[in-house]
Amino acid sequence: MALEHAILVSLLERPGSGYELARRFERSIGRFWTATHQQIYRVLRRMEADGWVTAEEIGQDGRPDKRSFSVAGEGLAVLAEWLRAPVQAEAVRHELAVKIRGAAFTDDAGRAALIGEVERYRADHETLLSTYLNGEKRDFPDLDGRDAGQRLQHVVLRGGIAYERMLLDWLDDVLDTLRAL
Amino acid sequence: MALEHAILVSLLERPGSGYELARRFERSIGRFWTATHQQIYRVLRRMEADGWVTAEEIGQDGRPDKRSFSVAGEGLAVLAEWLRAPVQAEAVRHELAVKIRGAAFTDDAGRAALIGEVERYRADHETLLSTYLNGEKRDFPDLDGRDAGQRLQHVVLRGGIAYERMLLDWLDDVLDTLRAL
DNA sequence: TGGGAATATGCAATTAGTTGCACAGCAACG
DNA sequence: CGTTGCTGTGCAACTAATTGCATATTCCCA
Repeated sequence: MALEHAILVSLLERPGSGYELARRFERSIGRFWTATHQQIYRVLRRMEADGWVTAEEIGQDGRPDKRSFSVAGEGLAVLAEWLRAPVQAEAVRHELAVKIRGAAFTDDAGRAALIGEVERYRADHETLLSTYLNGEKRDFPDLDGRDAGQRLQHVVLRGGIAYERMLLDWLDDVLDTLRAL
Repeated sequence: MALEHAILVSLLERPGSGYELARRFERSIGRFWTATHQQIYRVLRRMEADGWVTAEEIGQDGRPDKRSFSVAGEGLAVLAEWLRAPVQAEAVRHELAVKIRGAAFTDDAGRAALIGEVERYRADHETLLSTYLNGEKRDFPDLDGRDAGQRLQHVVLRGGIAYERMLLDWLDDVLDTLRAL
């Protein structure tokens, strides 16, 4: 429904090929909107056919050629319209929360396994928080300054940081609760 | 991928019809795993065919009959296996974050509209936080006590509360940032 | 010169989920 | 007795997304 829009935003921040987009969707913007490279290529083709983006063949030394995409006027108009529309209620899918409630219906071994899983999950998110904090130091060193795009990317990153901190605290709560059962 | 599992957990907490499940998926467990009634009926049929759940016709006074589902032994085994498996990386789809980054590429009117949207979104989540807090007071009045299921449902709800609080703080940050552009 | 790794793009089959519609039972209200 | 509204179940068409596979270019290293 909105992969198109995420791609428009990413291409406006910096034009690039499908491959480059796929890499971004594993890193920066991908933290807030995930997609596989197959899905990205398919949507890009449709967007190009609809005139939202234009492609340019770029010959490269030392690596295969690529098709770099940029946002066309039509794409900018679509984005503006989408920005004005109400934020859709998000389809929440929080597997871990369901698993925790499911822990009431398994045995001790199952609960022990879940505790292990939560610990692993917690470690992953501790790493992710570090990544965010390093990225913040690297990309947004001065407190304000910069252009609008920088400040907006920064506030979104701050959201990611706040989320990860909240999550880590909650996971400690979860682990305490599971261990005390 | 895991709607089946969410249904199993919900039916173990309390057996019920497709309609009742659909209502729960708009409220309690639905905060962590959403689904429409059509999707629920379809999955229930498959789960019944696979022997994960069993149905019982229940005649009712003053309202239409219903088919109430309960988890069978096979379903319990499937759940136990799922609980032991690693937590899948979640497919994040945070539309608002993308819109905020997109705000760099629109005009003042577009940004003003987005500010209005963020305010509406914030109000909705303030309401949701109240709902959570009321639910907590109603369903989990004593600090510990109760059975494992109650304590696990409570810790998941605490996660929802922590999330909403974090979100509200962040939305204030977002509004400040958007207004200062 | 052969193999692995990164870059770069895509097809095909399938599954999951959404959207729109339909229809029946029953109650309450006017 | 007709309409509205909640309860209860479902079909059909479509879209979005996942999964598994395929393939070419180019570099680097053994």
